[in-house]
Amino acid sequence: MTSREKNKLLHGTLDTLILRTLSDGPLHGYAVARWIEARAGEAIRVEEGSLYPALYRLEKKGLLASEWGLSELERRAKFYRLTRKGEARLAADREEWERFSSAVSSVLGGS
Amino acid sequence: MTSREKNKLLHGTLDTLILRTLSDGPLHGYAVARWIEARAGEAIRVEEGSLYPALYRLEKKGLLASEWGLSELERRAKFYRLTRKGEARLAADREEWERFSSAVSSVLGGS
DNA sequence: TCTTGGTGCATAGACTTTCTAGGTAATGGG
DNA sequence: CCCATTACCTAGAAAGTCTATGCACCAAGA
Repeated sequence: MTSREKNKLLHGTLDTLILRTLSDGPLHGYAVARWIEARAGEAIRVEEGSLYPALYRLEKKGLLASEWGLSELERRAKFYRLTRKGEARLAADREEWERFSSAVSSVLGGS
Repeated sequence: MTSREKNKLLHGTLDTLILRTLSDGPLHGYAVARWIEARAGEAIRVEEGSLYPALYRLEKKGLLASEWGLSELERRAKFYRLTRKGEARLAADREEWERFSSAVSSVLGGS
């Protein structure tokens, strides 16, 4: 009964959230998830099974570039940064989100 | 290259939009799609291949009930109405959308 | 010491939803 | 007579998320 997919609204949005997170500078994957959750405040859980495939996907598309390094705690971690293409995509995604979310809100509003 | 899925953001939202549309009173499926598109203004396309499966799904979950009748143009059409359960779901979905969309906006905002 | 929990990465498989691309049928206008 | 519109339906592909699991390391505490 309970849907297998907890956060179905996240569909298609996760990529954009990741791009935006990295627009402040490089971070490793795990930190990206923590950063998003901190700012989303309970409303969004970034599952690792969604996160890593998403990072891989974005890199494959040329929107991110990665490099191995060490985390703040001196552990092996893969750092991602936004490419030019990633920046452009983020800008486009932001506009699309704006258009879409206000469309949904205006449909839901009233009644 | 172009994603097969034009409106990936719609994921999980379509059901809610349908429920909301029917909260003003019964409509047949085709009209539901037109109503949503009219209010969304270009930002959302409701494809028939998404619409009808969604209606079927919602009815199977007991959120909608259907009945055959005649459209404004005197054609055979299936009219859907919200059940009690559907109303409750709509209320819950609205809150969830509110929480989610403001979370996303606050993550995207800044920088 | 042993165990627990946090950090950090990764992947397989299930599940859900959307889209494309067809199809049916009736009507009204050009 | 043809074609666009209305109105429904479905199969199959594509994409994304989740659960569950695994690995490895380290620190803290029982």
